[in-house]
Amino acid sequence: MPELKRQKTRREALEVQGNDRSLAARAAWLSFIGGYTQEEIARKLGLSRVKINRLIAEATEAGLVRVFVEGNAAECVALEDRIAAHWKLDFCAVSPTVGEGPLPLRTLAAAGAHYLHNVLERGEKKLIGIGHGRTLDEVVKYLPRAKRPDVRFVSLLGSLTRHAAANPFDVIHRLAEVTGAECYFMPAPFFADSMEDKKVLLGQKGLKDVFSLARAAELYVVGIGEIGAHAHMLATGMITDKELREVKLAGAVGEVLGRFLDKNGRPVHAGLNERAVGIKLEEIEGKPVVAIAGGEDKPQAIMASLESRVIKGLITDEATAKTIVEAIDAGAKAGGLQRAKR
Amino acid sequence: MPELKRQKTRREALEVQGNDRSLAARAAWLSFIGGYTQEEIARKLGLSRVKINRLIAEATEAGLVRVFVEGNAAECVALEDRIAAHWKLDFCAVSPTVGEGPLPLRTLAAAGAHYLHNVLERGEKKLIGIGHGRTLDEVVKYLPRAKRPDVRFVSLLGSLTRHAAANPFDVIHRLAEVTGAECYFMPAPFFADSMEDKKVLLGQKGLKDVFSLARAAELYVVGIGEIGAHAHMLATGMITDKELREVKLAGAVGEVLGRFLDKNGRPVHAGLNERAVGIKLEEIEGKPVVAIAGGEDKPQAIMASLESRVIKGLITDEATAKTIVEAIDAGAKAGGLQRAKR
DNA sequence: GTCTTATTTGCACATAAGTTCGGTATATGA
DNA sequence: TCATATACCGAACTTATGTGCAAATAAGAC
Repeated sequence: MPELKRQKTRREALEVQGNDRSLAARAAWLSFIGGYTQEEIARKLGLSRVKINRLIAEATEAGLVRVFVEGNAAECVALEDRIAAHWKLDFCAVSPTVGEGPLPLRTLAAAGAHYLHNVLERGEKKLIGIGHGRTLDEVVKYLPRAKRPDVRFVSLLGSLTRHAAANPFDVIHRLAEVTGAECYFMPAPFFADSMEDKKVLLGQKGLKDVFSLARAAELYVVGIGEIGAHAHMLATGMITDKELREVKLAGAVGEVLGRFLDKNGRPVHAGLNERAVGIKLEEIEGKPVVAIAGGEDKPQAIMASLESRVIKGLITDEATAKTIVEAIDAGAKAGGLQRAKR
Repeated sequence: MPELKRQKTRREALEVQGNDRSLAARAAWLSFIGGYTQEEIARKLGLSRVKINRLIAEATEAGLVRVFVEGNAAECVALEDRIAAHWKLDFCAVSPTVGEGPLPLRTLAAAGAHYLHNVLERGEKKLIGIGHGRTLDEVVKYLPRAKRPDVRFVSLLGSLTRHAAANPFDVIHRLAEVTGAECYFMPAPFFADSMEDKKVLLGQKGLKDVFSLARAAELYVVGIGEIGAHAHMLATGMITDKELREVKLAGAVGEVLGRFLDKNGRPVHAGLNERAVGIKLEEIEGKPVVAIAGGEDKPQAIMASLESRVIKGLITDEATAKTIVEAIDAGAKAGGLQRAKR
């Protein structure tokens, strides 16, 4: 009886704005929430069934429809438990992987948006710090529109590339749009060109204010970066090849809030780390920090950031979680059996 | 073979409770977020398609699946649904409010014109009865010019003030102009001065003909009047201050087709009600009657007229609809509390 | 143990959704 | 003006989803 559909439709983009869009929303509402069949909707709106079908496809294509599934599969819960126990996390959420390739963005976005939506719904956190990254960007895209004028978001790091171009994965603007909340961003590059530059930047009144706001946040939501070939900071020109090699050489395996960490979760010694413009990990240690990350390239980086003990909650996908748990097991075995075998 | 079977069933029996729901969640996730067909999921999980279908149904039934539809239209549709369900209307159309003050004429006019245009386009209704009022007047102004020589419109009430001056919000003339349709109006005042006058008027051949035409209409489009300080009947001198006070005293909260109704939708006992020259509500009960009304002052009047059960369709604006739905909720709550008392 | 009752299962069919394709309306430009 | 490109539309078809029903299985009852 209650019918719902998934969004598999192949419909070309470039939909007309305005009236069409609202008709599409109307049709989608009647279909998904109202539970009417497309034929009923067609009759109701005086259009053909095919037209309704296309309108609904358009609406889902345009991202007007958000679906959340509560409750987790048993396997996922098992993974959650293992990970949460191993790093003493406050919580860990593993969402089923749906085989969408190396970067399970959709699953992560759905899971992350679900979490964030719940946080906002609950209304306990009034000031929330936000990191950067492709995944977070996707999370916000998936977040249902709901006005939250009483919540404030604050960016935790610089928002610009060093050439003052906007960082394409700066999340805060989209958040402002979606939630109607007040949003503070850092008018500074992600990495300063030099320590001197950084000092000058940090001396700015405006930036200082945002920093103190960032320190006061009640919840931090961050992404985790990896430093392999697909590192998005490299792809977006935020750092150079040379800089990446440098931190790698220093032992880095992952990045959180612009700080590169070694496999024990300690910031590596490298110029880049010093030049990052953003809140320091030490400053938020002990506060609720939730990371959203996943994908084939991420396990190492995720484990490193968990080792840092700064992160208190993790949202990831099943495949990544599985890899991580296997790594835990391998580690335990090696430690316990003293590599007796193999 | 029997061995295997038994083992399987035993395991199932042991794990049914937890497993079932999480399986359902997983199936639902794969369907809604992953976008797989039920058949693909079945293959993936090694179950029959029907089983998957039932798991997903179970998950949605259990409220594990939550769907959000964005867009202004979505909220409007939600309101439509509530109102239509509460009064068992054939339809309800809520048009987005764009903050144009206490009387959202533009939005109402656009919505109403859209509806009327559709009706005409469809060409099913050949004889349409029309009420009066500022809103209807505006609706007709918005109506696209399209010749409809095969449609006839008939006014449902007197067109003149009692001094034989033309009623400024008589809609029928403008309709004639716009559609090129044949239009019949009632050459009589809105309210007769006395019952004797009314009898004389009703005895006129011309008026009788229009009345029988009005009774034969296949669709009625009416406005809803309120009786507060802004009542347009007062403003246009159609009724006197004294008369208004009289019907108010009798419990009236709104007016439809010249009949003043109490909050239960019943005509109040007052001389004015008897002296109205126009079709009676009883005469059109059960036929398609559509009301177009909205604005800050109208919710009470609208609810009263819906209570009368005469109106089968409502076109209103978002703000008004919201107020009405809140009133429904408040009523339900009061009822619920009462029930809880037992 | 046997019989009864309740529940679950999957088949086959009924209904609904999604897609293709060819025709039609509309716009564009020579 | 006509020819061409383009978007749009809906009938007909394909695929997917939902359901009635009967057989199979489990759970009780005695």
